[in-house]
Amino acid sequence: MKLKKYLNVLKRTKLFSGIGEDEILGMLSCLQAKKLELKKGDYVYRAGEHLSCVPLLVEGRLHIQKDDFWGNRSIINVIGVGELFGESYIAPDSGPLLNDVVAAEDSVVICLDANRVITTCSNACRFHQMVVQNLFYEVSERNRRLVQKLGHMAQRTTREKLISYLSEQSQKHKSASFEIPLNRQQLADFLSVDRSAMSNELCKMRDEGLLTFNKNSFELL
Amino acid sequence: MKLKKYLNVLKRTKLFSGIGEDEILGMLSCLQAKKLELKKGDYVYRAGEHLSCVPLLVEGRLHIQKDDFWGNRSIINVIGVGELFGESYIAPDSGPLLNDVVAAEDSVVICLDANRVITTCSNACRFHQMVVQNLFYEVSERNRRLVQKLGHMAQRTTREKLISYLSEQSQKHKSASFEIPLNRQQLADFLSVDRSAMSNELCKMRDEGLLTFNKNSFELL
DNA sequence: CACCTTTTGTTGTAAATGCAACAGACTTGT
DNA sequence: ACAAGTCTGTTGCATTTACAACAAAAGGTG
Repeated sequence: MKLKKYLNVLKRTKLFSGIGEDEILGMLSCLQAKKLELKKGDYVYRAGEHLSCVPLLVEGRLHIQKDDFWGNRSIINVIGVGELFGESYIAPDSGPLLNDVVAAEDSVVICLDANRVITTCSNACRFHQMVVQNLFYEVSERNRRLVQKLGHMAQRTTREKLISYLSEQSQKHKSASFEIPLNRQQLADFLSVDRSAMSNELCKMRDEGLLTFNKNSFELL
Repeated sequence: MKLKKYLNVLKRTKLFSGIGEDEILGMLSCLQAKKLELKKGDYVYRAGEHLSCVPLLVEGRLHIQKDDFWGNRSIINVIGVGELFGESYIAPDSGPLLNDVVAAEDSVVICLDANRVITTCSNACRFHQMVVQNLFYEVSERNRRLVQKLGHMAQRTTREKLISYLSEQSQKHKSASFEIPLNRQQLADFLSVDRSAMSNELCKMRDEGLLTFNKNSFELL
């Protein structure tokens, strides 16, 4: 396998937390890991497909997004290195994917066989059970993050949405200055507002001394 | 225990799916089940608390909601009979609750000890492992529903939000006519719009022949 | 029935938003 | 260095929304 080069990433993921390098390599073959390489802009999956594997991002960045009939785009979620995505579609009656998954940069994904992940196997994988628990924790965390995003979206004005989102980012980075993984258009799609109106509001907030920014770098004051 | 009267509900829950009545009763004591009775309007939990149990609703209806500094209310989610809530807070590093949980009607909740739920015990609970898997499936489903709600919230206009929500309800009930579990104010809080503006829009849509409604009953045309 | 409370619908106005169009800054590739 | 393309900020305008205040309808209680 050519997955060894990602071992450094894998051992830091939530999924394999508490599991040693050697065991991870063993589990990768037990879970029938397959590598998927993607160029920026490639679709990893499209809405309507059925997932039979659990994908894990080991390089790059992905967007979970949806385009409606009129071409309006919503970015539901941003997936970073080490994160799973599509874990919620392992359940047998979960139906097809509701959203597209697109590579926001050149990316590498490792796919694990869905059935083998949830079915604790009888052979040597001593740590399989731990993986199942980690998986549960990861779905739980995504759950909490989705609720947090709902918190942003529930804000009525563009300004409130921005403050809500930037506050969260600041907390996440434990610093008043931080970089966000989205450009203006993407941030607008993420918060479900008009880009120009948002740009306008950002500048107003800067002029009022609430924050400063430069490209993707922000600082709250 | 006085939990026998809820056995009919419990055996239909996702959590205990595939598990017989006798086993359920056994597990309830193994999981240190405790009953919690609530009057309409009571707070089950408040944002900031730490959960040490997994609550399961067996009677009534709950709202997961949040009031901001200015008194604006957002209803994040509606919990019906048989559903878990707060499952995402079992994980050890999950921090405090972000939202309030309030009884929308007189309700009864059964609390299961969080540690005992995820730690498959050594004694007689043969079905414990199955419960862990069911738990995972249930969090997954909630996850997918949250994404669906994000889909409603991402709509730009009140009308689009209404159509998005009502379409989902129609699909869920597999019928063009159905009842929703929210009154006007609650629906507005759920979709994060102004009640009067929403009321207005609903009437316009009715006048245009898109739908009819009477109190909580809707029919799409 | 009369009274009170809750829920729902209606209207007007100020404010915020979406949209379109454009200009300047910055990138990228040749 | 140039051209083409992308990203960001700016402006004006029509539409939509939030907010407040009120009217009408429905429900509950003595």
